[in-house]
Amino acid sequence: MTTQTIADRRSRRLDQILTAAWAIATEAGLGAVSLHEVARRVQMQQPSLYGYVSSKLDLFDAMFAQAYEQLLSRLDAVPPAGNAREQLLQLSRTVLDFVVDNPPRQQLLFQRTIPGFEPSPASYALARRLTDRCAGLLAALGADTPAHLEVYTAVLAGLGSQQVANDPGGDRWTRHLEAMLAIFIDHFVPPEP
Amino acid sequence: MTTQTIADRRSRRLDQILTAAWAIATEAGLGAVSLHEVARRVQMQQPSLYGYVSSKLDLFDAMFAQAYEQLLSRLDAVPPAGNAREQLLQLSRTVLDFVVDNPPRQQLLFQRTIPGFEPSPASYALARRLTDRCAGLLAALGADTPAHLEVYTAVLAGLGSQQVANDPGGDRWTRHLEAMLAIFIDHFVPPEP
DNA sequence: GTCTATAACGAGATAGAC
DNA sequence: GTCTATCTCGTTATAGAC
Repeated sequence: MTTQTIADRRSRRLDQILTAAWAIATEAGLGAVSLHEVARRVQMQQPSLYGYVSSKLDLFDAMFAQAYEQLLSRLDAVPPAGNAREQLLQLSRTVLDFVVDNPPRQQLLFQRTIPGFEPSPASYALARRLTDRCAGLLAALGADTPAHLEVYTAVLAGLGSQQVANDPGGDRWTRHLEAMLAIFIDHFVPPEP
Repeated sequence: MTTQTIADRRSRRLDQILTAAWAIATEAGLGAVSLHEVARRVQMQQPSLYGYVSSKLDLFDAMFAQAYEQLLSRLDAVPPAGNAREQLLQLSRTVLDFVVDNPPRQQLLFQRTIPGFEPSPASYALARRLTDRCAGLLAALGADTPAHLEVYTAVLAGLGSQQVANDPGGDRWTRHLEAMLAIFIDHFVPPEP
């Protein structure tokens, strides 16, 4: 069947489009992404993009989904090592590095800053997979309430947000991850017997 | 002299312009603010705005400065009560409420998300006044290193960011402010003699 | 200080040929 | 699936009259 290779071509094209979109976001900000500029970079005419995305917000949704897929596969790349506490630390570091390394990711995945954008159910399911993973590790530590998850995500979001906004490229905030998680665990998590 | 009233008229006009800009941001997001829409709302022609702001980024700078002035005056409205710890708590609550009450404020004041925008020196000085105030209270608690300030701001930014992104209008994150500050102080601040 | 007029450009989206 | 052509609308910004 040629269907396979046709689907492959299609998906490679879509990949090019998403790569171009992320490049624009990296260079000029997420708000600077436009279909015209994306088309220019992938050497297509702008209307041709509508064969791959149905609107600009749909493009953002595809970017959202792709980023979560990348992040999740990055989490799966390293086999879980150590106890729940060490796994939570490693997961947190991976997520934090992921968004700080590329501020538009922080903006698209964790902040609601694009007028009109809301992830589709399919994309939101990917976001849930990350949340569930965090919740699972927290539960293994005995931190199994919504409040625990909220505080934990606030710590991660706070470090990422401040790092990106006030010291891009540096580590003035990310360096505090371990200390803050340790404090969080010590205070909120019941000691193991 | 009529100079006084002329300056007053001017400043009232500018106030109308900023009010309209904030209204747009509140309704449709900071990225949706345009000079045309502002002009429509204040019943002026769009080119006339250039008598008050010199560019769109200059408008954002004026919004930035105005918001910081409002926040600082809100902090001054209530006389400092209690010890440094209680004052820090009150200040934090005021700041957090201020940005959560109006998400574009969070975006403009504490996140770097508008392509090309950077506060002018004068506006940045206002931001510094807030930082200095926090640093002063932290120092009074014995938390006088940059690291202390970084962790403190991460806590505040994290709660605000998550609240605005995931539960606008609610309190799923802001309700944890007191608990998180207490933990922060207990862990980072040397106990008083 | 405010207006009209307009430049110069860009955006998102659709129609229809090939 | 990709193109050309085009619609429609928007934007920031400037020139110059009043």
